[in-house]
Amino acid sequence: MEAEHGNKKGLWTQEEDMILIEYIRVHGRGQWNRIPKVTGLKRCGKSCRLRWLNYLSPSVKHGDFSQEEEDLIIRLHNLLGNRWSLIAGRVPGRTDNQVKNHWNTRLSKKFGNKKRKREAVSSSETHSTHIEDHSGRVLGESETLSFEHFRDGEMAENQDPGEKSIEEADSLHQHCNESLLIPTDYHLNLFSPGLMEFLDGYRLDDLICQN
DNA sequence: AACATCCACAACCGCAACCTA
DNA sequence: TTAGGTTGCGGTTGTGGATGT
Repeated sequence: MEAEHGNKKGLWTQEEDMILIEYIRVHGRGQWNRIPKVTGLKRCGKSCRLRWLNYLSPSVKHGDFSQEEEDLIIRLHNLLGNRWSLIAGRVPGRTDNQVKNHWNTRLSKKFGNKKRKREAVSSSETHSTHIEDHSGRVLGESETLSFEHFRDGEMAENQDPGEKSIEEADSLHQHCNESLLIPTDYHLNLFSPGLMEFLDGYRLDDLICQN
């Protein structure tokens, strides 16, 4: 299997892995496009980066997912949707690719029968006030607007992310609890990308609250 | 034993954001 | 300001092993 520019594709061999590991040991991460030039590897920089981040990096945990990890992923997916990098960032040692694969092959069969593509989240950009919950109840305007101030731009312009008020933290905390206790799709519609960034500023313990 | 099908995972692709000269 | 290069993300596809017939 060979790409148009002479780059090899498909599974990596042990020899290729060793070359990549040695390169990173000497030069460190980054400058991925230099790797094929410097080492002679017949792989594009992008492929090298992926191979390192998803498999070769010592920080990557291999093997089966534990029950704790699965629970965490399920909760985070209820909260964040298909934001795999954000989810993986909260699961020590696991990469976004691992989390995504695990969800798609195993967990989605148990918990995620509905498709949660990017549109599902981006559709929240429209400030619809007619969002139904899982029982078909239409939420009132006050309910859907409770997180308006977290939306893109507004928070970033007016507030240092490091200076989140206690009221906001409490409100967020309560909302996250509700989302995790009632894992339904409509909660996803309340999370804008701006809120995702906002959430990223919190410790995991602040977001994930056991029942 | 041979073939077909399924499943899990690794890797690729396209796109967008970010960086820098 | 902008164009080109780099990096990161999420969806999708390909591969190989496991399992079923």
